[in-house]
Amino acid sequence: MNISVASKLAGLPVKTVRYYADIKLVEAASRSNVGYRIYNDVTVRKLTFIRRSRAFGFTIEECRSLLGLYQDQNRTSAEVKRIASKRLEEIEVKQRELQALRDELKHLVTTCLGNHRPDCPIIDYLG
Amino acid sequence: MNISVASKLAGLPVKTVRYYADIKLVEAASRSNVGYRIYNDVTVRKLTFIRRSRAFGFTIEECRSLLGLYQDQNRTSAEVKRIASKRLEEIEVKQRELQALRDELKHLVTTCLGNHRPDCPIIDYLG
DNA sequence: ATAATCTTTCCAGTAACTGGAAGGTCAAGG
DNA sequence: CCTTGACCTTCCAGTTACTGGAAAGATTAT
Repeated sequence: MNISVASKLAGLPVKTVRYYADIKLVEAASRSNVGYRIYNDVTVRKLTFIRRSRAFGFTIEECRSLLGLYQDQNRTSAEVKRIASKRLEEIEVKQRELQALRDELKHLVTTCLGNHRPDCPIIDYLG
Repeated sequence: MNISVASKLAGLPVKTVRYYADIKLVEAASRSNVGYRIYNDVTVRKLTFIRRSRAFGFTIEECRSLLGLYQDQNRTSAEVKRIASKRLEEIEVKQRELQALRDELKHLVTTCLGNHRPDCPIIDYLG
């Protein structure tokens, strides 16, 4: 199957699939005699795996590691858990940051009258 | 005052202050006769304003608009509130996304035994 | 045959910096 | 007066993960 079919099956843009091939994350199974990338169900599964991993916010390099583990029969779940826990911690840190930010901004926005006059607690806070 | 003093007062790296000058966000008050950027308290206040705005996650272009309003005696608080509300909404969207992500990942990480065996619910989920 | 829709590679741009190189300037110490 | 070290300048490149577009070849449908 050529790249457009594979990209639809994996749920990724063609450009992205080509990009993943360029960075040697998921390479095409082979090339046709005129140079078209040819994918099969194995490579499509890898692409899908990457799409789902990316949706969790894993970086490309983390995806590379996870894909390696995915294909490694000798992997340990401890190694997978380590990577996922790291990501979980990052998410939780980001959540705390966002919560503090939201509370502060929400307060300012609520306090701002939003009228035609220049007086503004948001500007006062920033300046 | 030269760039290193100004950057310390504003709480920004020298590189960043120079970058802000390059993109015409906050330009130096003047240049010395040999070409050194010279800042004064007005420009330092602008830099500080930008630092605080960036800390709220406003983009550079939003910061540019906010700075314009900051300096505009004829601004309306409605315009400021509009920009801040937009950012607030973005933050809340991101929070909801992160919450869903965290719950799912947390569940997987909790379920994963994290031992020496290859069986892993995280990999199963992604693959 | 021809038009539309593929495919390829390569180059450039995004956001907001950050690092580093090459070279000029300045203040202090010997 | 000279040197040393800490400044300053500009310019170029790299970061992340793509995305858009151009030029050119291949395939498919009519």
